[in-house]
Amino acid sequence: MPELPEVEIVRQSLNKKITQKTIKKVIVRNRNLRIKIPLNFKKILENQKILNVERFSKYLILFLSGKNKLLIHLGMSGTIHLLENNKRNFFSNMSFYNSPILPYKHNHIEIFFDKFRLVYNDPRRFGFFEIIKDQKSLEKRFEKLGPEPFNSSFDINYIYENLKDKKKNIKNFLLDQNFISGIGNIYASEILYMSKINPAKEGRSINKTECKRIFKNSKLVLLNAIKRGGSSIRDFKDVLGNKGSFQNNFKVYQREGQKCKRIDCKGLIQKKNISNRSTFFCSFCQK
DNA sequence: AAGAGGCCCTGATAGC
DNA sequence: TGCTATCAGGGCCTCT
Repeated sequence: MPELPEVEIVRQSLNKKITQKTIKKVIVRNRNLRIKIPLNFKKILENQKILNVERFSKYLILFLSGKNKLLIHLGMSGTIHLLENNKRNFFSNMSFYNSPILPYKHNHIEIFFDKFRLVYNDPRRFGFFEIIKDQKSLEKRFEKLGPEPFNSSFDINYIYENLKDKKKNIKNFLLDQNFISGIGNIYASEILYMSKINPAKEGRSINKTECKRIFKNSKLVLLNAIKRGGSSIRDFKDVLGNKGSFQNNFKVYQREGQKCKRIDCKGLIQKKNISNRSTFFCSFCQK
């Protein structure tokens, strides 16, 4: 589900609801997420106040009143849902994998506040919760990640210098979190369409003009997606149940066989596997 | 050392 | 109806 825009939407709605709230109780139903939940997890979190909810790339960062920070990654199928404490966990409006018949399925972690609780649901368990000890460890945790498209160190020169002698295709570059962080499989296709670059094109054959388009469009596409509440291609919603609408603005993603949206282009959108991930593009206007 | 591929896991859907 | 195969928004590890 979540790339940078979706995580940002979750961050915004979560931040509004839980800032300055104190954690009263934590329930861990399944410790076996991508990273195993440590035994002292509850103890660390209980009685902590949430100071702020931030985000880097696809990671949520909950700043706690002690020095600890809680890092949350949603993986492929993780969702966060806020539920009033007097309500049962009936199928959540956030969890597209959740069956209405099995209300508690995959609700691995619950964090209780006074009047409501945060429910973490994740069928595939590729997501994780991680306790980070202090600010220094947080910086260390992210040190290998590349800049976000909005970061000032992500400029045309940075792109060009990284691509110039590489055989790796540009689609894989955009998915490489150590080069640029926050872009996932949907937005990689969308950014390359906007930039008129074929996703299979090798890094070394991308010129400065094309770097400039990547620079511009990676910001533009992500910002537009955030503006529209993210992409709800299955059933993504924010923590209060509001759907995003950027899926209605997809130019290529999941549009195989349909007409290219560029005026005067007669191309049809193609689907191609690149490193086992489906990739959508127009072979007419993406060169 | 760069880059491709496998793997972690469950569920929805398509095809027979 | 029921089986199997394929695919899904991520990221880490291993192998060449």
